[in-house]
Amino acid sequence: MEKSEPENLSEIFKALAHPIRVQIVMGLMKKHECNVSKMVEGLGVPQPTVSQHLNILKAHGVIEGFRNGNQICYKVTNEQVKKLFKSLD
Amino acid sequence: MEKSEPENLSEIFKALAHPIRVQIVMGLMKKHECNVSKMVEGLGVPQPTVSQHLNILKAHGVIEGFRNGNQICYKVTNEQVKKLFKSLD
DNA sequence: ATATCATATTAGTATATTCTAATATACTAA
DNA sequence: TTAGTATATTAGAATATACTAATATGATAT
Repeated sequence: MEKSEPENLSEIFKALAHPIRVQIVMGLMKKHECNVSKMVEGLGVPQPTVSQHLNILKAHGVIEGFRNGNQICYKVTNEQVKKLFKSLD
Repeated sequence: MEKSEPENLSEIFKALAHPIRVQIVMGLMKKHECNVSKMVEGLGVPQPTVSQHLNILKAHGVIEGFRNGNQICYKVTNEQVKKLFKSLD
């Protein structure tokens, strides 16, 4: 599983190729974790839209979600993505 | 022109969201510059396909091309993109 | 068991991307 | 000025992505 192969990198970039997903990841980098309702509130877009974008990020291995009772808490778990965003500060 | 706004970042990621474009940029990071024929040869894809991908990278401000007689030499000119790729080493 | 809150999924349409094939443009050399 | 090399552009079909609206699932509290 070569992490820096073009195929893998382009998949990561594809996962991040939408302003809402960038906002989600930037928010998670700053706050460490966040549940869906707060994201919906902060982003000002419909809940299904947020869920769909979370699903794309999850499917590409960028984030993971952990259920916490009623709600689900997401974190950035991909180290390459963390490096990418830190490099942009 | 806030460079780290979600809109701008997602545009950069969109520009990089294809394996051929990642290969082009990785190649340019390594060799500093390259003309189209060499890319076509190295990538093993048709010349118009390469030109189209170069055009997308150029349109997103990732690369610039400089004519050199018969041929056109491309370089990565976007500093954020350079940082991104260096962070992945 | 039912109602409620939090989140996910589905279906359908609109839009964007990608590839291939064909053609056009720009420069160089003879 | 003609031929050849290097690169760009266009058109069209196939595929992928994104949004909206509606509905479903899962957990909690009563």
